[in-house]
Amino acid sequence: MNIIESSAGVMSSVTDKVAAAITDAIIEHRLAAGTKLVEQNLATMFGVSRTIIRQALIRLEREHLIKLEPSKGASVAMPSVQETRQIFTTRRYIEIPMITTFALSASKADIKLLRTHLKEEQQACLQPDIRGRTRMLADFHVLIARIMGNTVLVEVLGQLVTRTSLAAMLYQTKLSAEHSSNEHAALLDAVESKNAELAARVMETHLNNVEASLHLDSSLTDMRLALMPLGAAYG
Amino acid sequence: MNIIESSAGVMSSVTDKVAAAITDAIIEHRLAAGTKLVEQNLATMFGVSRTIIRQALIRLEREHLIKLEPSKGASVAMPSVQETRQIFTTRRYIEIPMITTFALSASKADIKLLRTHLKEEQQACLQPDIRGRTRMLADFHVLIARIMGNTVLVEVLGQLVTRTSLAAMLYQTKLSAEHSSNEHAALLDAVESKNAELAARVMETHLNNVEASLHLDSSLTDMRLALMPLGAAYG
DNA sequence: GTATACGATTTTGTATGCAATTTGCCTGGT
DNA sequence: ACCAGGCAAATTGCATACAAAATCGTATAC
Repeated sequence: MNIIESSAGVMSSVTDKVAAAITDAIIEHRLAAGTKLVEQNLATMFGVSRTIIRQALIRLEREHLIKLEPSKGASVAMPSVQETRQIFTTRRYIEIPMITTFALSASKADIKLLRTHLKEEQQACLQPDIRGRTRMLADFHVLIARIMGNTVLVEVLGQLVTRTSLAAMLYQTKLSAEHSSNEHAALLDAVESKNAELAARVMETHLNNVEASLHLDSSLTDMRLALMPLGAAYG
Repeated sequence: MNIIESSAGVMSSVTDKVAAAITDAIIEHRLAAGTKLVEQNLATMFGVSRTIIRQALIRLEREHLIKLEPSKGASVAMPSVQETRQIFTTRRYIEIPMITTFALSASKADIKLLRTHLKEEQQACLQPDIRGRTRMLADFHVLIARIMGNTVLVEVLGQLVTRTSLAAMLYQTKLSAEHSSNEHAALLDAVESKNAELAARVMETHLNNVEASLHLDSSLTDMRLALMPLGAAYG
């Protein structure tokens, strides 16, 4: 079950399904960043008219999953280095106060939910399915917002997490999923012991580590992106 | 110039203009919350086809400016009491760390920009144009994010501020714009003196005050909303 | 007098068609 | 071999047309 992109808006069912399908494909990295999305192609693939596709694309553009250039069409978004940094900065702004509040208010049941997720997450880390574990790791953050019962926060953070996942597709060389999951565990321990200060520090470190695991510094990376806008891998 | 809804996405010009026009109408409270938006009406008004209107409505729905119910159509959003509280909670999460960081990094030029805005804001507070001053007060918050150069933050905060403005339309009985502007001044003073701690406290107090100026507690308000879903004023 | 069922009208959902723009290719010249 | 220009195919932008659903008014039964 996707906990990330279950957005608020209930739309006309068909457009909704198409948007969800494309969203999944992007999040699960089946569509590489930069991939051109031609309306007629999608229309025939999904067996619907271009009208539907067009509406779906507008939605995805608002969620920063695709770029929509006038008269040029749609392509899977490629967050720049700068944008990626800004995403992390914003996530730190949001998630540190969030976890601080949560540490002070979390009930036993809340902890239990997160422990359950964490267990699945660690299971996923042992399996070869990269998509699955990436998704689990991302969901952990959104799940906290969800447990806190703040729908607005869930949406805002959900989008940032999704965009992080897109950035990861572009810039991540290797991230130890296991390491990330261990940090989640440490975070949960801090929350359980109601140590808000510690939880905040762990969260900050965690986000810093994830950001550091991306190669955002080397101009070589920028170069690579400039030369391979379609996400092709030549070697 | 609107600094709020200048979103990232550059779209096909016509849809873009229509969306902007409707956005303005909602933000400036010319369209009451709950107002039904019939596609054909809008289409004839703007002299475009329903296709364009439909695309614009999808965009506005993603920005939480309107509600889009399948087979029922669009209506101007009416944030619930709960949602409004969540918006403020999320804004506190974001804006307190934001102002803390800003207080430590703001240059003289940054302060100057904000002082200029503040002056206009206070001017606007003396004039009878409610829309103008509401907008100025809202823009102040987004302007800080903009000055910090974080586009992602600008978008996220911009949406929350816009939604706050919608909530204000529903729940605000009276807010002293002057008082709000004075708090902005105090905030700016704290930033200028590089007192991050103080700036954070002032920001928190400010957001609390704005939230308190809305009548979110009385179940009577809920009742009123339930009975007057079209925002009609009977007396 | 109230409630219910039915038909007409309005409104939304989707597909299709045409104009305008862009893209890619091919040719001709230097 | 390389570049410019122009034609053709592909693609997007927009409007219109038709189908499905909801809404409203009215008439009818109780």
